[in-house]
Amino acid sequence: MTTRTTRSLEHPARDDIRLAGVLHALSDPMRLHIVHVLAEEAEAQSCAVFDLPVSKSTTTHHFRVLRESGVIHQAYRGTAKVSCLRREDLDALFPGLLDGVLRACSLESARLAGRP
Amino acid sequence: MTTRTTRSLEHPARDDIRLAGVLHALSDPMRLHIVHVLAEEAEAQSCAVFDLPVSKSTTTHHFRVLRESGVIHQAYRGTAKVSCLRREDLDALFPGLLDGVLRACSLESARLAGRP
DNA sequence: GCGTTAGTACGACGTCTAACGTACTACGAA
DNA sequence: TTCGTAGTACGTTAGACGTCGTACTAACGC
Repeated sequence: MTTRTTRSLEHPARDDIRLAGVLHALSDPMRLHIVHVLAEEAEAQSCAVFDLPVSKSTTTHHFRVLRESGVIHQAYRGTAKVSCLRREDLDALFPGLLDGVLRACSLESARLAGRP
Repeated sequence: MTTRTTRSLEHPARDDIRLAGVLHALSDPMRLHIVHVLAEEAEAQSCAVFDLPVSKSTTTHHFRVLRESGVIHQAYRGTAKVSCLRREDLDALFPGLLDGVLRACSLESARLAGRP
């Protein structure tokens, strides 16, 4: 009965990733946070570990935007769906961009925490 | 009769510039193009030199988004309004970010031109 | 003053977006 | 097989966005 352990998940090919799309995906604070956390973890993370202050359906939405823009890769693992950054693709297309954004993200967090 | 040569132009202070706002400003192809051109020019440029494929009012809109997010600085010079990147502020807040985006922008242009 | 040039303000329009709730499916465990 | 967990699909809502046109203002040069 078609036990598709791998339900299909659409990912853009490397050449279809667009800078404007990536920047748009990163321009939302919630998604920036997700990317920031993903960058610090070696393992692919389940969506559930983020505990975002929004509903489940909104969480799904944000992960989809990240995936469809080419920022993250997602795969089903059992009942969970795990996500990880597409570092290799992003670094090949836009060297230094992801690191620049992640560093900026860390610096801003520190700056805003220092001046509340 | 109040010949304010300097009509007031709102710019965010350095500390009010937000990463998400900057990324959002850069996530539009038209604005990315503007920033790309500004980065290659030493002099501040008038809005008119860009010759964007949109109406004057839309052009005004895009420059305003860039200014209000802290990406560019604008000033009146005679009848023109000249714009330049806020490199110093952006590099202080998010070192490497602007360069990363600009380089990514150049690389993508070259890549897309090669495969039409 | 008059016209030209450069940009603004405002209102309108259709589209996109972020958020929600509810109802559903897929997998693993009891 | 039944239940719980994790996430999807769908429909909706309110607001933001990109675009336009028209009417306006400010500075310059004649």
